[in-house]
Amino acid sequence: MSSFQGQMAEYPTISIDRFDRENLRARAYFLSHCHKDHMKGLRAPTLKRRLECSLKVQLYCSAVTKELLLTSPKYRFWEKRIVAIEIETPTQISLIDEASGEKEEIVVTLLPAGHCPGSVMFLFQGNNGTVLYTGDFRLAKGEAARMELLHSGGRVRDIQSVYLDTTFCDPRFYQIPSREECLRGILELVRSWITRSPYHVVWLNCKAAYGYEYLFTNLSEELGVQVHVDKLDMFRNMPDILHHLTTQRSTQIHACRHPKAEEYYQWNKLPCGITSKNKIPLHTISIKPSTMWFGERSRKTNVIVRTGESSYRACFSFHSSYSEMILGSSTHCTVPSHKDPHERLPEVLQRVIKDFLSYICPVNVYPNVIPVGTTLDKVQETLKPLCRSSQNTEPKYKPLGKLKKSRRIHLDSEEEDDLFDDLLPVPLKHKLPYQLTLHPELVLLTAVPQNQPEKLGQSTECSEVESVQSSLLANFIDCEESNSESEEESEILASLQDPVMLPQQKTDTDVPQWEVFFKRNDNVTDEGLENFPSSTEMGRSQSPKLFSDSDGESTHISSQNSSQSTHITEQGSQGWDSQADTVLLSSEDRNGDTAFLNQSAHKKVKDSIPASKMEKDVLCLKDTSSDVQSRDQDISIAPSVGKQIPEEKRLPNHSTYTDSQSSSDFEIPSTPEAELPKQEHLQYLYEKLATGQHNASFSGTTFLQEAICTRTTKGHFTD
DNA sequence: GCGATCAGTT
DNA sequence: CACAACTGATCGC
Repeated sequence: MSSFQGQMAEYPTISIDRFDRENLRARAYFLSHCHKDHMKGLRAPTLKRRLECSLKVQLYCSAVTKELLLTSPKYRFWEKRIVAIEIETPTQISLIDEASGEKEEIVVTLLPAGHCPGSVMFLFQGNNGTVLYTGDFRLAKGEAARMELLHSGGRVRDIQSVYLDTTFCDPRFYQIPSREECLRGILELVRSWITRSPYHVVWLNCKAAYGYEYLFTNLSEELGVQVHVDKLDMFRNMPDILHHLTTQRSTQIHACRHPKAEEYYQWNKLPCGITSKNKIPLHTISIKPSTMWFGERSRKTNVIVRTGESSYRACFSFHSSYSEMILGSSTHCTVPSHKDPHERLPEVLQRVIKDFLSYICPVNVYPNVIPVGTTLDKVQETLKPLCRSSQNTEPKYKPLGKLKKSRRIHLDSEEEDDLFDDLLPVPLKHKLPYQLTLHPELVLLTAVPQNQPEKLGQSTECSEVESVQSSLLANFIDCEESNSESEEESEILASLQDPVMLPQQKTDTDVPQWEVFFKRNDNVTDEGLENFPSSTEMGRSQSPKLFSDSDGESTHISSQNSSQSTHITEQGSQGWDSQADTVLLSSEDRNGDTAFLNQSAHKKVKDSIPASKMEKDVLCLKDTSSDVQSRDQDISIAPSVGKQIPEEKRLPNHSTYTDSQSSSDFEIPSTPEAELPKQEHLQYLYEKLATGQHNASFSGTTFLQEAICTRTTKGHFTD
């Protein structure tokens, strides 16, 4: 549980993810995502009262979070006070003390956190330096390092402090299978079951929390079967999620809940109450998504475990694992749970931590979670030597590492490699990503202690399963760790005693796995999934369409290609374009003494964006001396409250960039007032936020963020 | 009655 | 391990 109390040392007048106690005096609020433990006090009468007495106080979050929040009547009173901020778009906010009139400017940038729909991390820039609040996050390896807005001038930003979600920041949680691996495991298990007959159904025993949506949408997309849920109105404006959900109980995949669900299940009853269809009893299995991790030594790579006659646990995590945190990010620090990590951590990890912190070189690190058995002081004491204070000098120049594949920055390639490869305790690259030939049967399991009551009417199916499984188990490929790719590729899981089944497919490449995960037509998906024999062994057709009930809703799900996007109804949209108008660029470092930090603030325009379009959409404002003097500010925008900030492009000495654009001045309109999210907008946002993906190929705002202005400009206040 | 807190459960 | 919620008991306003 997060111990973060809501305020950051550098900017104590704003509150993040906490809304009680001291936070009641905040000038502005920020919500990283819609999970209850980050919303403490948000609906309390005290805060509501304060809101009523204030003219300025607002809550800033992503558009998706706003939408989800406002779906609940309990938070409706926030309606006029929530400002949705575009992700990856530096936005200036004026923090005004209503009593004294005192004002402070701050620039905030939302970065996708990959934790649940709408989840973001906050990067703040202002007079007291740049700080990063991660909230809860789940980023794939290399994701954060690829976030351009965390960098400036080709290197990581000068970050004063990092407020970090350290949930799984412990070597014991060294490995958590990737999202793709987990999804694939669940998918095949579900597929193997529901294709047996229309009466075979699956219950996904999920917690009541946002974060499972990508699982639902992918299952639905792949299997052509909508997922039954209790409520879906919160997604009313996110069609790409909505279309994969249903409130009709006749579907074969259920994620409905009930306080007595476990008890129901013992009696072959689903949480929604049904036990049969057309008078024919259902055959049910339950799958409980839960965090399973794999220590450095034990590399059990399967992601599905059978826990009972018809019960399974599937690996699923909302949070980043230790290795993801260290390896995947250039901005996350780690807090080992051991007293002295230098003593207890494997040598390689020490190096990882050290390199990591050296790379970021923040002045401070504040773990939001303090592992038991230690204290904040102790942890910080341990980390301190790795932070800036003890480093000799200024941050050393470091290349960005591997950027999005679509845009390569020409830097010393060797350095790039060093940056990450050296950090890998175990080579994780290319572990036979496509060689695995998965079969639905593989999804099966191992014998499990029969201590679970057998469910009525299921004995037959169960034995079928087991027999199938044993015959196919030999096909498992265990992607165990190995220091050599080739070794790994040939490993076969041969032991029946392993309680796991699905091979954990290694997909740890340095490239974002967006396509692999979300596109239906990509190679991996096709090769891995389409080959499923299925029918023969099962003696049944596995057509996804087997389910064509009368309600006509179950079958054809629009194959909205890439995924999680959230289409929205047309109406009410000022649309994407208007939003796109609000972007800015990099600013010049006006601060002499910090000049070294920003010598090369520089953005590129996306190749795909025609210059004409860019010019049309991106405008720079005039600069009129801003009070903001952050050391390495780059960009900014004005939200409803804000104004734009100047940005200046500097073309540094690094002529390493190949495609720097021209430096013309633009005028940037202010950011539109907060309104209900628009369809296109949410689609775009959801796609990024739900998955942590941040380099989607949408042309939306991305290119704007990269536009460059050559001279500083200044925004107009809108309030 | 509602909210906050805590312990226990899942 | 710890997640994110929920339930129920207790206490205070």
